[in-house]
Amino acid sequence: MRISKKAKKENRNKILDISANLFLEKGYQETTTRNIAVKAGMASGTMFNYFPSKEALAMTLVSEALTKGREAYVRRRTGKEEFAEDLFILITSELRQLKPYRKYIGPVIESGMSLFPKPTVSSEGEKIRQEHLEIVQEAITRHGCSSAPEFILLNLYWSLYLGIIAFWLNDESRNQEETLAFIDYSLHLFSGTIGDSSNR
Amino acid sequence: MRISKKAKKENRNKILDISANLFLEKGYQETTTRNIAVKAGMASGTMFNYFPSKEALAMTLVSEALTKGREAYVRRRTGKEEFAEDLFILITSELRQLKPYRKYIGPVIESGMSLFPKPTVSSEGEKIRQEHLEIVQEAITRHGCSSAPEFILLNLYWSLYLGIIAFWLNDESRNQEETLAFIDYSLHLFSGTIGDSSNR
DNA sequence: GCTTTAATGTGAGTGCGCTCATTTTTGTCT
DNA sequence: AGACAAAAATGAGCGCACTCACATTAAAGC
Repeated sequence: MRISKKAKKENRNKILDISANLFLEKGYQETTTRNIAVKAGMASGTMFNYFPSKEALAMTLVSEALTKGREAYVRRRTGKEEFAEDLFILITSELRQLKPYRKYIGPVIESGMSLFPKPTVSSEGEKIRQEHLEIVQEAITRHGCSSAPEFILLNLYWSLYLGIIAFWLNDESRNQEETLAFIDYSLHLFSGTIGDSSNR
Repeated sequence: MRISKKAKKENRNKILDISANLFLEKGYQETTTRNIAVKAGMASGTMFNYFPSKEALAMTLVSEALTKGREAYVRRRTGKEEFAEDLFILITSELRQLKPYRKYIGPVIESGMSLFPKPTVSSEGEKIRQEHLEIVQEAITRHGCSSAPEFILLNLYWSLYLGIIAFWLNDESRNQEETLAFIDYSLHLFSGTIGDSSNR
């Protein structure tokens, strides 16, 4: 039966759900893969049939949230924004979706979306990076031409982007309002490197 | 005897030396703390009397190199540079000192100097951050006034700084020459936020 | 020298993420 | 239903960084 086959694969969602709850309760580091297994009623090795590592499991949560954020961005944008405004919508849309995980997700993002690529290829993180940068690249070509090789530009952007996420994670102001200023500032700075006529 | 006491403490340097060699040979992750202990002729727990963790041990190497780099910077600068040029000298001086460790140091810097601060306080990394940012802060106040709160500015800078280091680590061009362009680009971007009259 | 006290070294033990040979379950074909 | 192969679950075991109760050594007081 095909139905049962797919029903089985929703074990995967169960694992994701339970993990998200445990991470939120106890934190990422403090939650062991055995904790997850026990709460899910499975053997300690089973979750590794679904996810190659604890980090990949957590990155799946991040990835799904970011994807939802990007979808919201596509719905929300009018296509007439200036450069910085466009990316501002993208990033805030992503952060809104990430919010439920904000408490514990720092170490996951740090190693999963890192500036410092590992030999241990975290393919989920690479996917996230590519999908996000693709949008940025589009935005760059849509507005004016760049003053530097795209390669350099995107590296620079990724630094700023991770900096924004890090800022947001630590931002204890109400609803992380200070982050908005930080995003705005970062993006206007960045848009200064693009040949866009209207920045600020 | 006080002498012997100090002689003992130079066990510490022995550990650092041996570690640096092993890391270079086999990589950071692949070198186990037991490897280090064996090669140093000590018990497996002894190095933890000198360093709180394997990461802290490696961060000590980084920290010493960066300090040497900053010293070289102080010697090298004339005090008449414009803003971006000044920081350019600082960063290249640091990277020159870091070069011997370039092969394996990525994961250490990633977690030790991370944008994403841990509850597990990596005090060595915090020290590095503060010492570096102090110089940057000085440079900012020396040249023109900032257009944003210093807090935001320094966060932004740290993102760019880590981005530069990450770029450098992956730069396979001869003598990492491309990194120079990247630094230049990053810093001119950043100096756009400062009220400096002459940028580029 | 001899004893005392503090500093340092020791290595079996712990819990972690993860592996993998084996067992159990599932879906298909007669 | 029963036989069979493919898929999934299992949990003992591994190597890791790190801990800690104890052994060893060194410095100081007598």
